[in-house]
Amino acid sequence: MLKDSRSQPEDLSTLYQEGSSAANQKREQILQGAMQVFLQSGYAGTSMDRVAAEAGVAKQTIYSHFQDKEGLFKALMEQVTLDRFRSVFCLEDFEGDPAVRLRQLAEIYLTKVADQNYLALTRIIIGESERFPALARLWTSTVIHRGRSLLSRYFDAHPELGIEDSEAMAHIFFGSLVSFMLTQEMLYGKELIPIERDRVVTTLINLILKSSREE
Amino acid sequence: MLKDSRSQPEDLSTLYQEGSSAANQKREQILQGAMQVFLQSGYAGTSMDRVAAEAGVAKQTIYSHFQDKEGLFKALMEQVTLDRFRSVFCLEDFEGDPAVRLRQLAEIYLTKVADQNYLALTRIIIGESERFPALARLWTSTVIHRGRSLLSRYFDAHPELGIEDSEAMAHIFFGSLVSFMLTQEMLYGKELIPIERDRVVTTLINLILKSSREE
DNA sequence: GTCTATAATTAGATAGAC
DNA sequence: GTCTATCTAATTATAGAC
Repeated sequence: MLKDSRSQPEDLSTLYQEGSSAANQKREQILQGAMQVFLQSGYAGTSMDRVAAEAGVAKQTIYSHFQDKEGLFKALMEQVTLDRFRSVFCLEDFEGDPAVRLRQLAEIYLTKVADQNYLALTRIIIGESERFPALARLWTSTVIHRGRSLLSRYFDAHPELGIEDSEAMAHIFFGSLVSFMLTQEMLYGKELIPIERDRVVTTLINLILKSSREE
Repeated sequence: MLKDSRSQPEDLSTLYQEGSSAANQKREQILQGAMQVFLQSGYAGTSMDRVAAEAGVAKQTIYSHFQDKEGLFKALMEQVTLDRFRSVFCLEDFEGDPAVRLRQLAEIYLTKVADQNYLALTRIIIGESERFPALARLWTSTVIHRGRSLLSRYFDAHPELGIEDSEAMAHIFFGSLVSFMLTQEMLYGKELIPIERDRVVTTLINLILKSSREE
């Protein structure tokens, strides 16, 4: 997935194995420790010594599984991103009355992303998007793109909503939710500009429903 | 503004002076160099050596103007944030026909934030929001809060739009624009999920106008 | 205040025993 | 593969001359 000639090409294979061998168990142990440190301190702010300590392995053990700090970071972030992607879109049965389902979708999303681990992942993807563009591209291609496509197809399946540009509308719907998470949860809006999420969700859904009744 | 007992309390005063004295000129020179490096490499990824080289001063000169790396970073980010705040909201004459003005506002905003310097600033505010919460709070209190208030008051001044919750609507309006910038410009959506900004802006404005005609 | 030179620490990465 | 011990370079910060 991520272009990195220096990393082992079989990086991804381990994602689909339950760390059965002893070597893979160490590998998972390293990734677990690396996640704690990288997500909390960022790429440059993380030292291999701290990763080794957090993972409970010797530093050299890390270097026998990953080429270098950059290789470890990329492998970790790729795994975490794909995990997140799979966990967010397990809701395949996206059907039913828009007034109910759209609100439900918004509630589920906003509840899910309020989690500190998710916030840390989002923070680092954005923060490192310049130095690690491949990670940002993976995030955009999976998490963002799939989310929008799902919603866009739902809009297309409900012509009674009278939506002319379903892709643009999906952009607006998710965009409003993303920026709510961003400002309220990540940038301390919750304490500085408090606003109940229900007001935003209700306004957003009414906007779509009322606009459809006008057709 | 930012609580930092170790920084010189007169930090902010220099923001309103044109570096007249020789000392202040050096100080501005340092901040200019620091901006290049910090915005490009992040806090942990920046070394004082590189800042000194970029600013064209000796490293010790930096330490005679700022207490340490953290103090320099905070002073720089505070200045840049407040500068950005002032430059974005010079549009005090926000009046006129909604169909025209709202589109104009969106166009101006999206054009402005596509700039690489603005993107870098946004990236670092988000990326460092955990380690430097005071910076994120300053950003939220100024840039985000003022932008929303301005739009919210505009909505209130136009009851013909039939907006019940103007604050929530301002959240949605700006949120859609912010997330457009975020995904398209910063997270490589432009090349991965291309969508013309006009489609989003038009859909957003039609949403508001059509919903009002339904009243 | 500003510079050159340097201290003290920590970083990423490796050698070699087992 | 995994560990302990170590190398080399880079880092933050400071001393001391001018």
